[in-house]
Amino acid sequence: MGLDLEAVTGVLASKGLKITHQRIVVYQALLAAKNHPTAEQIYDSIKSQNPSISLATVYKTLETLAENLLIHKVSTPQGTMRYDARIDNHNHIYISNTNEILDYEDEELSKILLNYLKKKNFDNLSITDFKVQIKGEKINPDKGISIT
Amino acid sequence: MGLDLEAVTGVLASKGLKITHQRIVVYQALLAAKNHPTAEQIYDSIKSQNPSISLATVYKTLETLAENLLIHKVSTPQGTMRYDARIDNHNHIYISNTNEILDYEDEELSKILLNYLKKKNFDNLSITDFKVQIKGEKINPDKGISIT
DNA sequence: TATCAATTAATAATTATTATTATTTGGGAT
DNA sequence: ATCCCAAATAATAATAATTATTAATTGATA
Repeated sequence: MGLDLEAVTGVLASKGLKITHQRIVVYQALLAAKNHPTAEQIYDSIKSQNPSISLATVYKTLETLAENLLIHKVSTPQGTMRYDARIDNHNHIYISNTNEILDYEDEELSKILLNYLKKKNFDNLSITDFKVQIKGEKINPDKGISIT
Repeated sequence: MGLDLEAVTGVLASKGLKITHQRIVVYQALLAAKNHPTAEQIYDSIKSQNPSISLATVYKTLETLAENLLIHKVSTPQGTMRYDARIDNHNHIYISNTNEILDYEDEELSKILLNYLKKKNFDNLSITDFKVQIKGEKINPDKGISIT
């Protein structure tokens, strides 16, 4: 994770977006974040270095990036929106007792689902995205989750 | 869908909840609803017959019902909360161009996922729920979706 | 039927997000 | 390099969704 300035400007340019300091900073902050942050968390993370960037601009910038498919919006069981710089197809694990959202990616799972959905024929529906939402809680909130 | 008064009072009692007119009305309204309504939509649907029930009470009642696992809260890509009286395990299809949320249930899919998750061993995670979120749009917004 | 904790109505407050508007700016044209 | 202007931003107000407060009411137990 984390793209350098050149890479970020290149990505913005590839979408025809103007290269602005605000967009670079917000995008880099999200790329660097590990935790599917809220708009406010991104705002907090950048404001010491960029005190003139307003929260509304952070929202607007995230919206612009999402519209251009550079990032994803992630809705949560709490209803507040969080953001994700990962745009490859992956799933999320919602941890209720720590409020974390973890990425979960497994090629096997993706294949299984894709196969399943291909087999089914949804009439009058064009599927744009699908993912598995796993909800759970950490047994020990201070430790990570591993798959064995 | 739709439980009679006796059934609803029985369900509330089984959870140790006081039987109140408000709870009966809100619960029945949700049971009768087809569209994963918002709190406000439920409020609107009951207020002509029950003008004294306030929106805050609708929210509180829904929260109580959800805490007692009689209903589910459904978060949406828009961030607003919607409610679902179906509590059996099922999946949702989010239709972006009509803002509908459709239930999608398929035994085969449930089996596939359950098998998959059982095979995987998530360390330090207790899974409480999992579902597939399908996003898409209707080709013809005025027609339904069928599976062939 | 009296009691009292739980519930509700009415409303205020809060939180998350979006809109408004005046000002500024990136980047193409000159 | 400078001019120009649509697009972007800062500052702030407004809105939408939800939650909190508090006084009054009520369900259900004794």
